[in-house]
Amino acid sequence: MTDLLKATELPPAFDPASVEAGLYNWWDSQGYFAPIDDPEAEPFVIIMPPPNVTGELHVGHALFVALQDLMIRWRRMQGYSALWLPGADHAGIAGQWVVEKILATEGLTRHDLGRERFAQRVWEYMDPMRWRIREQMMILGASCDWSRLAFTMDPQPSRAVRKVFKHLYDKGLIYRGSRLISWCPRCMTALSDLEVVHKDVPGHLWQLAYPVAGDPDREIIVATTRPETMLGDTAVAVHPGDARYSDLIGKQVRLPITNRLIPIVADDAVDMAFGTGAVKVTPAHDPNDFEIGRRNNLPAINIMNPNGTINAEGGPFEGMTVPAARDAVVNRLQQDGFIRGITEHSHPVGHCDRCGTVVEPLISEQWFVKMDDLAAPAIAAAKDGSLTFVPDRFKGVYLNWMENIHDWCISRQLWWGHRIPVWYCQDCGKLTVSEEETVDACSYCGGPVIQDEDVLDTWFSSGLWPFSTLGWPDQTEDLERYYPSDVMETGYEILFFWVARMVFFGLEMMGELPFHTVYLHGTVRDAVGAKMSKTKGNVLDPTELTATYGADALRYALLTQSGPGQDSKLHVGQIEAARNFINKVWNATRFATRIFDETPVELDADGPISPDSDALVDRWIVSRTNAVIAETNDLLEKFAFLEAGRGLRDFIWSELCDWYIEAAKVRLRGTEVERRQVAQTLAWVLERSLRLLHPMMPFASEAMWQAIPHSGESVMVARWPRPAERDLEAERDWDRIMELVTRVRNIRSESNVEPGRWITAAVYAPDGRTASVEAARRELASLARIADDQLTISGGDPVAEQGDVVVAAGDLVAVLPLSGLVDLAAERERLSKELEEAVAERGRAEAQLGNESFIARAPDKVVQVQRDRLAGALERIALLERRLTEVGG
RNA sequence: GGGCGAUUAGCUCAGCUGGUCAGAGCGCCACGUUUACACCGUGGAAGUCAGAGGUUCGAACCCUCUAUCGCCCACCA
Repeated sequence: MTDLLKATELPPAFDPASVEAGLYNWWDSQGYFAPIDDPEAEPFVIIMPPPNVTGELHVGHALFVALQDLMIRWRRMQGYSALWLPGADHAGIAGQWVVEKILATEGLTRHDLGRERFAQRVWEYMDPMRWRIREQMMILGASCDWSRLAFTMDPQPSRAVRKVFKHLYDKGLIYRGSRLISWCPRCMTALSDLEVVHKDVPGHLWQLAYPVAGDPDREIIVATTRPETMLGDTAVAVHPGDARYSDLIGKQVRLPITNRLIPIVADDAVDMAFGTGAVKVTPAHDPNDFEIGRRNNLPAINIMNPNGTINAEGGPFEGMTVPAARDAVVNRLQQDGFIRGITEHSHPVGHCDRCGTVVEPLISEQWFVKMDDLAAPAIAAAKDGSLTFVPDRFKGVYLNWMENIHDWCISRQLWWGHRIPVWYCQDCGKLTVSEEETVDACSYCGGPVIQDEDVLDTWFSSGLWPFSTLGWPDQTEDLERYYPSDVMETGYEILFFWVARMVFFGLEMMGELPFHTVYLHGTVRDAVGAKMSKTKGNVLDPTELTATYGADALRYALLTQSGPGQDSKLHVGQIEAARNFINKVWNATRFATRIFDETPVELDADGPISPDSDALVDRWIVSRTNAVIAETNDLLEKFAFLEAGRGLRDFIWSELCDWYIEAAKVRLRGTEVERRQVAQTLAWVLERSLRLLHPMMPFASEAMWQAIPHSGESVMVARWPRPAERDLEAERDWDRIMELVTRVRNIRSESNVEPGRWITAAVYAPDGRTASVEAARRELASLARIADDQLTISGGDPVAEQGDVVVAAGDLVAVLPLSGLVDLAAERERLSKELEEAVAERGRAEAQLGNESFIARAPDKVVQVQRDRLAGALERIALLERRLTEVGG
């Protein structure tokens, strides 16, 4: 490893391919990814949201890797026993769907293969995908513990599924029953509410006339968006208080086409104001109607086959698809004269989340989880603050869902997933529920049994993930040590699907929240803000991006792109900018290595020892480094990763590179002692900076860290920096120098002084402060391109000739004899402009200070700021006015 | 029908509990090769903080309303 990156061997430009190659495997081989095996160390645990084993990773995955790996690496460096537990999900419907599509290309359906062989095919497809996912995560630098890689279909998590099922069944929280559920005719399975997405689609509202039985003069008009369901109508409902229909309640109507007699019932759910105030009731195919039917003891007639076509109950329409049946029914009603009106009407229609097919509500025998008892503690946890959300607003979203939760339909008519652990006795008919994988005999009578055909919703097993991955139901050491986890980091789009379910399962099964913090990231969109999708072809492939720019650049770009819960638009330009930043640090490191090659750096067990240089610029950068260490840590504690990343870039680029290194070049030309001071300071600052950077850009930071003086084997396991006291005096003094340099450069540029020309300057500081300027004399001269022997520093009032340019920076004034270089008229203009600004400034400060309420109510600190402003403005005005007269303005 | 988010420089976004003249990156303009870096340096231009009211000594930030875009939830047939 260390041979790979000798100090002098850093290539001139950061090349991700050569930097990242091998590094990951080296880390892995050193055992760094496993949590440290020290019972004294506090654990820090993140359970990785298991990617579906159905496809390649996309940038969304890269985002979660960046976020979770950042937290893990940071905590690991802090000395926590950091466990990041990776996994993969079998993806239920989605998984089955993918394989069915492949079969279709061979002209086969799963039925051609039969259940066993089909499941085998899915396994064959899924198994290699797990390793592909792992490989892609490795490319991204994910420092998770691969020895604990879990898969939802593995034996242990599968046993956990059965155990939980049995527990809930025994407790009466899982039940089987005929309920109105959402059915996907394409997938031919029941769905949970969450798997149904509602979209507004344009349609019609038909008004149908149902003749009142025994009264040829009367008919009742009902409104419907789904006329074909009239084949299954078993009543007409009106509001009990609706005077228009009160005399008809209890009578019957003759249903057109089928000629069945159905009752007119009264029900509060009917809205008198909508349509005609009378509603047809189809309990088997509408959630509302199902409830009305239940309240009024109405029969339910199922008119649909599992594939969505009309069944024998539909008489002449049998075998038609829903749209076809709708047209046919409307035609027939039209012919028979039962249509009383058609209006345009757009309404929400449920679609299968997975395949997009229109979902049919129908009555079916399914397994459900009773939610009320499970939701209550999950609600309490969020309310009492033991469960927190980042960003906080998702707490409300979570609570709103939990508080309005419906029972969860968990059975799926699929062949891929966890079989429902229920066996039906052929003899006594009783159910055996077991956590064993196979059951041979009825637990009541010993008779032969048949297992339930259905499988569980994939989210059922996902919901157990925080403990099923740790060995539960066995009381393993892992479970003891690492449950509960700390942070659940995932996308907000699966807050209900997954996060909410982990919460109530964790509370129910473990008696403890599975995590204390939920961090939700947003969706990574394309450059114009569209959601990435394969069909749109706007998907950015992380492997391609990492090949070009490196994993570090991709990660840094994603981290600094947007905050929690906020969607982001990813441009290649952002990744380029991140790469450029890495390149900048890279080159600063290269520069530094040259110095370290010549000048030794003192090390102790914690790397370069803290420099004790008395040079102003050294004191300044050390103080700034301490400030950044403190800030970065605070921001990470607050999950403000974006701000932390930007803060580090600003510090390294603007302060370390642009100022410190440039200033340090002066003293590198100086004495041996000075060179040592610079080397020690630079080594310390850079080494600490790379540690801070490491959680965000693991590969490049490691490569650079290896190339500079350090202690220990890897930056990955170096101690997270702790801030020391700041040197505010040095910070203030050097700030003034920087400002003066900038002002002089500005004059030079505006006056078209050749960039290479060394000029003369007299710098005036307030009496008593000349020493602090003197302390940075050579840096000041060099950075502002003032000839060292032509620079005078003194106290007292500035003295200037007519052709001189005078610039002020805070309480420092520089007089630059640029006669011949500066056009007097231009100089007058510049001075007038500055004077104007200074006068405006004075005006603002005076206005503030003249306001009695401000003086009375604003904090002293704020008032003092205004006083200082005013004083500064007055000084500048005096100086500028004097200069203006001197230059004849 | 409820709820949430966004609206700040040409573009992408910061701006923590209200307190100097609003910040960064990219882009733009001018100049530039000096012990690392042109994936760079130096200097610069660029914003009615969506709009309208209000609270306050003071508002990009707090309150009310409005507009545009987006998302989530919802059984009005």
